[in-house]
Amino acid sequence: MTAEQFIASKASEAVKALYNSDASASMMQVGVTRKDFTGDYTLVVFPLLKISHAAPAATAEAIGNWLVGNCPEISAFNAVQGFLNLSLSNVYWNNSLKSIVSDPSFGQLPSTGRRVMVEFSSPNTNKPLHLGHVRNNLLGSSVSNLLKAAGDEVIKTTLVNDRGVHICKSMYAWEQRFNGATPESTGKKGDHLVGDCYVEYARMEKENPEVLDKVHEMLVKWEAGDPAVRALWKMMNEWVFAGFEQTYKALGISFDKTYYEHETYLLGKELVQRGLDMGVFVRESDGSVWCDLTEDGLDRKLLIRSDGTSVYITQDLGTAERRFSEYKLDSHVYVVGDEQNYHFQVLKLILAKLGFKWAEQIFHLSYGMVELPEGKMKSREGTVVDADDLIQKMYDEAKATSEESGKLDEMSEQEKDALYNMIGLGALKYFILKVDPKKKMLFNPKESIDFNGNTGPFIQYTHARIQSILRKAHSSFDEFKVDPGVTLSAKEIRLVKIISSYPQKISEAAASYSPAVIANYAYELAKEFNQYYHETPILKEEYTGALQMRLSLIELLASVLRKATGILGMKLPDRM
RNA sequence: GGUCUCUUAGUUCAACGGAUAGAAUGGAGGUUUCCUAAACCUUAGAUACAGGUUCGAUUCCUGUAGAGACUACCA
Repeated sequence: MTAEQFIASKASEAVKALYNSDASASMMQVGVTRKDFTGDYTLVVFPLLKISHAAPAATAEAIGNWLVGNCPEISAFNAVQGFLNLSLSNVYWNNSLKSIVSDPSFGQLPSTGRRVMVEFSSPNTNKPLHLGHVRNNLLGSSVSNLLKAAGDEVIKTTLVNDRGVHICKSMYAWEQRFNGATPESTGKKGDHLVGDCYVEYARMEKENPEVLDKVHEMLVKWEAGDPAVRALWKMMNEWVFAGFEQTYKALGISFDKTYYEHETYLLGKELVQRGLDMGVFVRESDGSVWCDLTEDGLDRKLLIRSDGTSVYITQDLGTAERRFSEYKLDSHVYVVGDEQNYHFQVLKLILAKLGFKWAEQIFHLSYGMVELPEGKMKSREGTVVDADDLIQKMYDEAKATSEESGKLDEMSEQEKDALYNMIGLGALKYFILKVDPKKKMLFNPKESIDFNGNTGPFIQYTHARIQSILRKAHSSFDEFKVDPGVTLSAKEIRLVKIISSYPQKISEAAASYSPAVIANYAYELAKEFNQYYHETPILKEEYTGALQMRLSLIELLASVLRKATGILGMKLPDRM
């Protein structure tokens, strides 16, 4: 039970005893006391005035008196207007710290029994990954970690868009203009080489729009299984996959199951027939099939073209149905940009019309675009921030900053390399994940991602500091313990308070699919520690009881930092 | 045109309808005989505008202004 829940339940008892009335859960508003006031937690009494029939101050006073008189854990109170500030006793905090320290699975919530599929990344195989994909990948991966921590069983998946006109464009350009160039012959990463083809195609089409007909011919041949076209397609796709794999590895991203569009693009056609039989779809005289959504305030949606071929949403209907039935999913999260809000609205609506109850268990994690100071990234204008370049740049920055500090002289080259990677990626991941997914975010390539202040390296540095203290302390102690009588300082209580709220943060973050909640939490904890570090010399403490309590506290703090940032996909170094 | 989203210090981000709107960065000024100065401390600086709902509104509702997304027999 969290401290807030504890206080809410005690306050309910107080209301019952004082006013002989039951307060609903929504009336018990408990929050952490603001810094400028005395107390640990605050009960907002305004909602209780209906029951007490008394002034706010008098009600707060009465409840405060009852709580202090009847609960040994509550040591003091003060009432400011309608706010009842309560202080918890040292015994409470001491016990609280001890019980968290002895719980190895602290932060892992009990199983919900839910099985959730999370689809993210889902790249096109005609160009390399850019910063927008990086946000998608980091969000998807991190939300997966988050849901696991919140007790869900998670299946990470991706749907590779490896067929279609856009792929044929790259293929056509390669055939016409690249003289058999390969990743080996050019020394280029496969996805970048294919990306160059795509850019070249755009130029070709501008010179001569008729090349588009050639591309369509190619697509028709691909669909007919033409051996030469298929071979070219396979070869170029493999270049791209190899390139993506490298980028995923650098980012620390993985999937449990990969779908390829060339295997799934025909799915959904049976569902269309089913919809026709049910009378929720209609077939026009030209053969095209539509779903009328005008009653739901939307337009009519095309499902089958007049030539009998399916469209994007047809496939999505089919894959959703297949996944829910194959994996017996309780929920499916799609990490897709907010430009596709309409698409997912339509998708859910149509699935519901087809009678699938699980349609409402589909959640579109709609995230905002990453924008540059001059607006959206546009590949044609060369303003795209390439993922591989960015990762390399972060590494270089980390290296430069580390070398400048000159603290790493005893490390091997290999260790240094791993550390620069850790710091560079930590900065990048934190930078992206600390922003609420729903909001669009801005990236300015001219100002590189910071290593000072509210950043990933700040948290990493905090961890390294703690590890440094613990290394020194371990020359005196094998392990640390919390003696019952030891008194915690105000700052230490504050640290315990923040640490103990971690499980609650997990469920909050999971409920809103927002790793940003965890990122901000980790920062707050790290910041609080750094203040503590400056005002309290830990190793100088002469009283062993207090020393051990502090060491337990910071060891716990370091582990919570690792857990929280682990959800963000970050690693924390022991020295930096 | 229609549907939806957004607007908070110079800048980038916070704030279940709760107290005096928090951080970071940049600006100004400080802290290394002391567990790592990638840190810490002090200081100035913001809710686009106008109404409404209520004990209380950055948050909910309406309108105005500005920004963006979607509105393909593309994916």
